[in-house]
Amino acid sequence: MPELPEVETVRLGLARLLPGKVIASEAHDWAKGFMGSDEDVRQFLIGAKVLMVKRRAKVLIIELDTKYSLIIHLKMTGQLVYVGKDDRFGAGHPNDSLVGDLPDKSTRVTFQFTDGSQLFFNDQRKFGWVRLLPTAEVPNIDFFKKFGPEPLAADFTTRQFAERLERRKNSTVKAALLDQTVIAGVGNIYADESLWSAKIHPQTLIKNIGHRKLNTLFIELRQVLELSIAKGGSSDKNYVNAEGKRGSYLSFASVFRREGQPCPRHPDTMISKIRVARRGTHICPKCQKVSN
DNA sequence: CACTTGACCTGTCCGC
DNA sequence: TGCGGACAGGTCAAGT
Repeated sequence: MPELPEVETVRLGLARLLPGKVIASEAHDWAKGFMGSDEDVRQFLIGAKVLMVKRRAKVLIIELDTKYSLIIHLKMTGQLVYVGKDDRFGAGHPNDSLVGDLPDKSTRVTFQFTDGSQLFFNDQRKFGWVRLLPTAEVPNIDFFKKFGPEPLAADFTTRQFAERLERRKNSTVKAALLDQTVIAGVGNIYADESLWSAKIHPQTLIKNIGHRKLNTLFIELRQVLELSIAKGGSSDKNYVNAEGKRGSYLSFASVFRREGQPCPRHPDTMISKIRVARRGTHICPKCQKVSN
């Protein structure tokens, strides 16, 4: 479930840890999880130096000095964990990591750096992937071209947000928020949280939401995403940052995974869990009413 | 074109 | 205790 704030948290960690490191070797146990020919690996990955780490939507980009990049999607249970030469993980270790010794049984790809440090791509459910591509081709990948704007970009306006959502007038607002071609980076957690904040029922069709409400949704969405980045993201089950540590946003969440608990606005009303856009969806029945 | 559904996976939890 | 089935949710391909 890494969404924008989780991927951004990983990026911040890797951007501090990786630049300047030189890749000594790469190994993967699962062909679908690593896309890149042996030839490209030999020529453009082994011996390459990390320049910088970027993010677009929920995708990480590790730029190398060979004009190639590693593109990484964590999907639902992916982790990218850095282990320094003398780092020890697991309970009782001073770094308080959530992950144990690595590699473990969920490790799909291992990168060794020449200084003895390592980067592990773990993915319990094998939905995620790593791809080695020429840096110049990255923006031309199909899904990169289709991504909508970054919700936190300074030049992304309320008006643009409303216009893009309105292209999906017959969709439920939740489905539209989850559509990466409308806006990039929102997943189930932040869709539910921002809709609660804006007092909009997730089932409401876009065409039945006025401009004012869409403006409110935009403002609340940005606030929710920013707060989560500040808290290091949401750790429900698998998510950890580049150092193997959890994020704390879920303890600040209003509705996500809080079914049966009181709504922060209405202590007499319990959060309920319904299904919208085929996803588990959390709402306060009192402040979020459908108006279709 | 707009929108919905199935498939990809594994671990966990629930009811029998 | 074991076992089948539902569920978790990001995204693409295929279907309506």
